[in-house]
Amino acid sequence: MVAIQRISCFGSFLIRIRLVRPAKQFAGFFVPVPEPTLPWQRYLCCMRKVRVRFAPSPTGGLHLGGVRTALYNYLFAKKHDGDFVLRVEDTDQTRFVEGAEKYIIDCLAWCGIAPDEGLHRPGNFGPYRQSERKDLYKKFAEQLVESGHAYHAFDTPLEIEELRERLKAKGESNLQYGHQNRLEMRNSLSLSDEETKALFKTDLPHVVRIKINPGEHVRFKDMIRGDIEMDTNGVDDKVLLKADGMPTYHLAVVVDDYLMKITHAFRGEEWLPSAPVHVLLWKYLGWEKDMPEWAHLPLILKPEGNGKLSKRDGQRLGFPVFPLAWKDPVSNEILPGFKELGFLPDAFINMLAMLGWASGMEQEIFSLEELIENFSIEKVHSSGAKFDFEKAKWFNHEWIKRSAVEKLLPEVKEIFRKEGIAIADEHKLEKVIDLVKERCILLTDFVHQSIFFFETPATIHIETILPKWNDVKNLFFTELVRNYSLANFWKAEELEHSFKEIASVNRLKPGELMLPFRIMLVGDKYGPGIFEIAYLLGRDETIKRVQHTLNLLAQTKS
RNA sequence: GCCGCGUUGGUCAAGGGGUUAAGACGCCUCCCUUUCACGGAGGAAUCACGGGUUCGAAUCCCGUACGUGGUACCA
Repeated sequence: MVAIQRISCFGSFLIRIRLVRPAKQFAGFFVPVPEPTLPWQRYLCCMRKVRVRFAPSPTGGLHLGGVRTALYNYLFAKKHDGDFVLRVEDTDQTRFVEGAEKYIIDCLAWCGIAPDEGLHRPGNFGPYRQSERKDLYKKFAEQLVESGHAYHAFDTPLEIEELRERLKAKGESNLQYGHQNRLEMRNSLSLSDEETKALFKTDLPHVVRIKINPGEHVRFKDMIRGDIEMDTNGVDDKVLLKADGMPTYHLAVVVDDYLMKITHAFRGEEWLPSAPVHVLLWKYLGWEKDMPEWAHLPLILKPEGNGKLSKRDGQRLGFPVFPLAWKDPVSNEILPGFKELGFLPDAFINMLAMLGWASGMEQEIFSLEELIENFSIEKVHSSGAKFDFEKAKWFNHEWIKRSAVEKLLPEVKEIFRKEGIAIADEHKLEKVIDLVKERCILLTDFVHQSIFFFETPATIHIETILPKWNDVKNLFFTELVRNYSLANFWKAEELEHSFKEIASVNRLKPGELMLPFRIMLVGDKYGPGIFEIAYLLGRDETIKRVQHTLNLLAQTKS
């Protein structure tokens, strides 16, 4: 039932335990062995420390999809006691955006998924910025040329454009630079050695392209999608090393994943079509046995219409796509993030984790620790998920409700500070938070839900009580004020008790008096229990507000 | 166009040959609360379509449709 394979790996051993899938029915009885659902699950990899990487390019703000990729990498790493590495893929110098790198680090930190190793925390596999690794890649590109798996190409962009035009004119559907036409182009395969050498002596820019042989079948295992087989016919001779000496993603990802000993490579589904190139590169470079396990993550789609969620969608659709506010360096426009909108990081990552993955349990609210415990990459879906902002808000509401006051206090204080609301009594704020948190979907809701505890309401909506206002009610509140000012107590239950007593003496139903009382104290009809409010407001403030509204009513009536 | 990947309510999803096809968000009704919420009870709404295989298909196979991604000296 169990076969054990030993594969030499970095001088140590990589042991793979292979659970051979048993026949379900065997010799007339059921074999009680749990059946793995996917082929890759039959492999348990031991003795090689799990290392994953998140490798964004610093070309702008980090959006939802990127954060989720980072999150899944992180969860997987922590689940397997592995390392989560942050690498920056900045090989396209034309797209470099100032501040993006720092922004990425800040976002990850806010989310609580800070890397074990990377840019800001160098380990043994640096540098972690690809632009600083430039010289490394050239060596491997040359190695590929020497082994016949790559070649130098001298075509100018104009010549490549002409090739495409030519193919288009011929009615070709495949306009790529590849096996069909590489010999018509200017490269070290079509040219003689002398011609190639001569071209090297000129300063004509050149690139290194991978040589893809047609008709080959590339097979690899995807931890989410299972076995994948693609043929090389549709794959072009991708550029590996650009004219400026920088590698393209294809070369860089393979070289760095190898050098950084990455064991599992998780990335967006958009990479699936070029996965054969990467698998081939691992093979051509002679590193096949160290190739990481792949998983191509589903895309996050726009809630309405079609297409994957992009950085531009946020504003247009009325929800953020960034964790933190992002200032576009070109337009100087500031796009608020989930944080600024009033999201708790726990809620944000909880929501993100559930978008494309489900534990199989009924539980939906997971802390980061619980996510780590329950996460499994094979349960990640293979299809894209539409982002639903309503559900995102629900997660936040749940998290606010469940969060302890101590956790919410600094967040609320910060929001109050920004709103210019002074907090004299922090202890009172704690009580208020506890009282109103279940009414707050976003942290910013705390302002509306609790401002009347700290400031006199700006407007008193007397129009909601005016139609039913009369002298008896007026008398009631006058008596209430007298009673409250003389009372030797100030507790919610006792306030309620005397309120009802005075009402009954005046032959009034408490019900018709509580709304006016609420308007007097809050200004509007919302908020927690009214006697709780009066209690926290204190005697003087309560009486002051009642009298103020009484005066207002008197003026309006006359 | 070509190539890849996908498709369970409006959305997120469980289920992977036999289920009355879970649960959550949102929506609606009622209860609780003499406010607004929370909470509780209930409701509407689904296996993209067509063929197979099978005693039996949401589940396996094929085709179609639709969606989505790739098709750069971008990642």
